[in-house]
Amino acid sequence: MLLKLDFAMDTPIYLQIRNQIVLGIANGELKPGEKLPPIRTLAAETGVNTMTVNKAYQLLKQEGYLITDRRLGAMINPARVTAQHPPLTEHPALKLLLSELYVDGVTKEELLTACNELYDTLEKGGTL
Amino acid sequence: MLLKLDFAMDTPIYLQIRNQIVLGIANGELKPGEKLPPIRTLAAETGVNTMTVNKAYQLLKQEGYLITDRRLGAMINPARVTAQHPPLTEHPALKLLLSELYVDGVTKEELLTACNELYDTLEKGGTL
Amino acid sequence: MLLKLDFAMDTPIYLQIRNQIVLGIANGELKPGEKLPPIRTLAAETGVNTMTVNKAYQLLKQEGYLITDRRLGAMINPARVTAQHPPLTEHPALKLLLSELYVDGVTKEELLTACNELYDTLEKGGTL
Amino acid sequence: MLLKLDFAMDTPIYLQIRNQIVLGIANGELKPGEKLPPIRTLAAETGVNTMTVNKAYQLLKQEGYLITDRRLGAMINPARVTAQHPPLTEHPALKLLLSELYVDGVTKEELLTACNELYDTLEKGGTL
DNA sequence: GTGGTCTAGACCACG
DNA sequence: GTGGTCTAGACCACC
Repeated sequence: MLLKLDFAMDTPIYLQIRNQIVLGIANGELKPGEKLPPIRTLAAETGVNTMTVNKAYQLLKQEGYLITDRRLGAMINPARVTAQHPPLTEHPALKLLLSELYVDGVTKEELLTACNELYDTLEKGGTL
Repeated sequence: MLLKLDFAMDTPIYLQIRNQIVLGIANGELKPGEKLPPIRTLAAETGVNTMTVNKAYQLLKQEGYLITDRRLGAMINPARVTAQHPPLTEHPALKLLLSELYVDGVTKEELLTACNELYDTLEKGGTL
Repeated sequence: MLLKLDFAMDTPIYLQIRNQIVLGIANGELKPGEKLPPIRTLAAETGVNTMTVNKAYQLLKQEGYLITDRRLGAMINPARVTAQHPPLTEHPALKLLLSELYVDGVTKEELLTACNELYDTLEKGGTL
Repeated sequence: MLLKLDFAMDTPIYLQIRNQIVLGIANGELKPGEKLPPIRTLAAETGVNTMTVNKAYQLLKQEGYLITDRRLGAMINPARVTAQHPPLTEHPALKLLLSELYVDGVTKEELLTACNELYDTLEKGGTL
């Protein structure tokens, strides 16, 4: 699992780390129960401060993606409680994203095809 | 077009304004060529600094959603050049969002159904 | 609202800050909607780092005691959703505390009297 | 006496052990004079480092809950000197806990009822 | 002026 | 060796 950070992007570094780990979990690169590198190691590898990595880990922990076993360090939560999601048609981020795509002229077919394809890739364990 | 802002949310106010206007355009509440309220008016109505509204308008203009005329003020761009979008399967926000939903246990069927429904609503001019 | 911190205590400083603010809310010294000092100010007054105060505020925000209005800074949450509390008889901290008191020979009468008195003080707006 | 430890909790393991033993004493599961398992045994059973169990035992000994005999190992203190407690209305943990409950909307009646019930359970030797 | 983010260190609690 | 806490700065986004 190699992280690629863009220090020029407006997305904060800790969020970039968080996002890439979520992506890693989704595409199977990071398996439930798998150990994550210690914050110091990850910080050294990526050239960011330990506090920044720490913040990303805290966020992931709070979201339930990650647990920190006091003996072993950080690992992917092997028993994640799949959050009770309200109906997807009320998901704010989904609504906004679809609105943007719609105004941009993306057709329903294009969208559904893309979603289908992305989901298939995830289920096969492929990398997005 | 009524804006609902949450000053306690982590999303910056200017982005909340921008997002709601984009939503309004998508669901037809704001039609191409329609005039938007002057910055000062909108600022007074929402209890926000004029600089903040200005920032939202600037962003919308830069994204092509809006055009401004010195004499008439701001209006929805009647001739928006639908941005050349790269293949949707490479859309970063879509990839991240789908990954989150996937890890949360949302099935492909649920997702496709929701997208279908949301798109239909948009095409009928309904409000998301 | 004056904070008294003990740097020698084993309770982390950020938690001491958090605890005293919760106490202040309970005894009415801090009223819903009241503005809290900016982190810099509080940091300077108490002689701790801004990051430490920030951490306390973040925790309070996460617990719903506090909101940060993007325009005005931090304030006591005026519309706190009183957390759905499970039956008090299953409250881990209460169970542990009562067990300690019980083993220490505190009688039921002593306990109930003390609770009664403390609650009355809170309801009258007195300081614990 | 079975210990249930959660390595992902923020409470340190040695404290979890200490707390559960205190709970066991209070509800009568561990009787005065009863022998506790040797450190190594308990460590092996729970998958914890012996140092950790040792730390818990040391803490319990220091608090007077436990006594250790070189030949017999650790046992529940049969003659615990019930610590001189200052007036309960000055107990810091009680004050904080009650404040949290008060702000959470717990009524005096709910609290007193719960305390009553918990104490009765303890006196009957029931498990909390 | 506000909170949010980040750095380059350091020390401590825990295991 | 792990994460948790803290410091003394600094810069930035937002308002």
